[in-house]
Amino acid sequence: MSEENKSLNFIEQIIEQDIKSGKHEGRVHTRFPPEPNGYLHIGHAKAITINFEITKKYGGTTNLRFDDTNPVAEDTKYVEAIKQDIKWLGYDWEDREYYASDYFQTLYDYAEKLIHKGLAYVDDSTAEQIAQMKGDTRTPGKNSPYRDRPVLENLQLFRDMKDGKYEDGAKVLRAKIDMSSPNMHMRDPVIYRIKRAHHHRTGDQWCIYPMYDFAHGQSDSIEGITHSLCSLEFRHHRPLYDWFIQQLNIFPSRQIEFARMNVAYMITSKRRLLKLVQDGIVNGWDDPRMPTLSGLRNKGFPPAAIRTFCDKAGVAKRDNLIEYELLESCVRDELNKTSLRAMVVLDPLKLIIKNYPQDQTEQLPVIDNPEDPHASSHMLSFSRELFIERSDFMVDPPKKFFRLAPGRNVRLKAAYIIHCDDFKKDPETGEVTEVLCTYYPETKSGSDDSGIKAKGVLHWVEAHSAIPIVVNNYQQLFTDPTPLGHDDKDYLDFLNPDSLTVNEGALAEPFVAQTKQLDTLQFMRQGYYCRSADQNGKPCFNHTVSLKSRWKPKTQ
RNA sequence: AGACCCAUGGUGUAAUUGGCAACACUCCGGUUUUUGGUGCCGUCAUUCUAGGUUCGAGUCCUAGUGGGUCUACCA
Repeated sequence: MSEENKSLNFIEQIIEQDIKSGKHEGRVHTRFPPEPNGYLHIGHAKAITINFEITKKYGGTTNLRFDDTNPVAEDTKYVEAIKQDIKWLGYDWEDREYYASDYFQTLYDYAEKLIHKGLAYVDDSTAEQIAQMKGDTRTPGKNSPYRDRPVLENLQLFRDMKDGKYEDGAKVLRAKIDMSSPNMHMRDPVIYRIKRAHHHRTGDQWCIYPMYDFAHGQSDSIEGITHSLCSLEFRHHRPLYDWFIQQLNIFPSRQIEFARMNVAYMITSKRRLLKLVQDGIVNGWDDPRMPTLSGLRNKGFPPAAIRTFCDKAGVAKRDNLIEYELLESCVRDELNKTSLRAMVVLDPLKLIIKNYPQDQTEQLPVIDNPEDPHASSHMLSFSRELFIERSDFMVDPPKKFFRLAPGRNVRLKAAYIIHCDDFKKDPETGEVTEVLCTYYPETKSGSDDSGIKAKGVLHWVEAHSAIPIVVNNYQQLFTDPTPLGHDDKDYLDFLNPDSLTVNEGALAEPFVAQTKQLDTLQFMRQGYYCRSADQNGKPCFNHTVSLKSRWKPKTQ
C-alpha cells in the first residue's frame, strides 16, 4: 500500500485538520517523555514510534524530555540507558534533549502566579486528611479548612516551603478548583510537595518538587509542543492540563490520548518486571525473555522489525491485545531479508556415506542468503562422515514424512542426494546411533542432471570440521497470553518453567564462528539465532524466532 | 453507584466521513521451491442488541448490553 493511499489514524486526522486550518502555522511538534526510573520496554517503543513517525511524516520535530519531577525514584543511569535504547530503535532527537527539571524555576514562578490569582493555596492537612476530604467517585469532596487562606499568607507559606522551613510532608500547595467535580483530578489537586531528596540533576537545590500534573503540560507548553500524545489513562487529566495552560495563559499544547498497546504473553508493569529480576526468575533487565528493548535486542529482534510491528499494530482508542505472532512475523520478515544462512545441527545424529572415499574432503559452495540477489557465498567441507538432525531420520516414518528413512532418498543441502541403506541402534536403549547411506556422485548440487529424485532437503555438518556451540532456546516467559488478566490467579502462577533451555550439544559449520555479538544468522530449516557472549569458550547463540513450518508431526 | 472513554472476522487496524465491509497477522487448503523457509493463489463477517432518521446506516439519533479508566504528597 502506498503512503498516499494508506488510511489515516485518528491522530493523523486531527493533525491534518490542524495543518489545514493553519493552527500553529502548520507546525507539528511532539515529544517522548519517559521518567528516568526504569528501562524502556515494548510499550515505550509504541509511544516512541508514534511520536517520531508522525513528525517524520508531517515534517515536524520530536523532543526527548525526561519527566524527572520525583527525585526519589530517578537516576542518571536510566537516562543513559533510555537514550541508548531510543537510538537503537532508530530515532534521533538531535539537540532537543530536555528535562522537566530544567523548568523547576519557571514552574515555581507559575505556582506563585497561581497563588497571586487566588487559584492555589497551601494546605497543612496530612496526606490522609486530604484523601479523606477528597470524597469518592459518587460523593463530592469537602473543602479543606486551609482553602481560604489569604493570598499573601499563601505566598509566604509557599516561599517558606521552598526555603526548607517545614518538614517533608508538613504542607503542600494545592490548586483551588472544585472539590465537587465529578472528575477527581479537579478536586484541588496537590501541585507541589516537600521532599528532601537528592535530585539526579538539580542536586539539593530544591526541597519542593512539582507533581506530574503541574509539570507535564507546562513543560509541553514551554517547549511549544503542538500535539502531546499520551495513553488513555491520562484522559481524566486533560481538563487539568487545559486548566493550568489557560490560567497561566501560556502556549496551548493539546493533549491527545491513544490506547496503550498490549502484547500477548508480555507484561509491562515496572513493578512486576522488577520482581522477575530481583527474584532471579530472569537474568537481568536485558534477559532475552524480557519485554524490555534491551531484552528484545539480546534476543535478536531487529529495531526495524519492532518499528514495523508498532506500525502494523495501529493506533486507536479501544482496548487491544496484539497477538505475539504479529511480532514474530515482523521479525521473520526482516531477518529473512538480512540474515546470512548457516548450517547447524541442534541434535546430531551420525551419518556415514559408505561409498565416499575414506580420506577425501571436498569444498562445496553455499549461498549466504538466497533472498539477496547480490548474495555472497562461502564454502562447506564435505566428507564421508557427517552429522544430520536426529529428527530428520525415522526408522518407521508416517506417510507425509519426506526426510530420511531406510530405503529413501534425500538431498543434503548444497551437496548430494543420498540413499539410506541401513542404520545402527544402541542395543540397550534402542536409540539410533548411526545412519548408513550411499551417495550419488552425479547429483552434486548445481550440476545435477541425473534425474534422480529426492523429496526432502536436509541440513548437515561435516564431522571433523564442525565446531561445538551453545544454543539458548527461549519460549514465552508466561504460559498465558494475559498473565495479569486473572482475578483468581497471580501472574507468577503462569511462569513457564521451560522459558529457557540450554543446548550444549549443537554442532555448527565453522562459518558461524565468524559472527560478532548481536549478529543474527538463520540456522537453515530451523530458525533465526543471535550471537551472544561465548559460554565455556564456545560460541553461544540465542534463539530469536523459529522458521514457520507446514510439517506438523503427529503428537499423540 | 457516578463521571468519562470504547465496541467491525480468531487478532489488530481500515472503510474517500451516509454509498459494493478492505488490509495485515493467525488458521486451513493449493502452488512454486535444493530451507516443509521465502514467494504466489484461495477459504474464513448477519459490523454488540433493539428501536429510529434516510432512497440508502459499520458510520447519524435514542435506549440497552458489554468492556475499560478515574478516588497517590507516583508518572
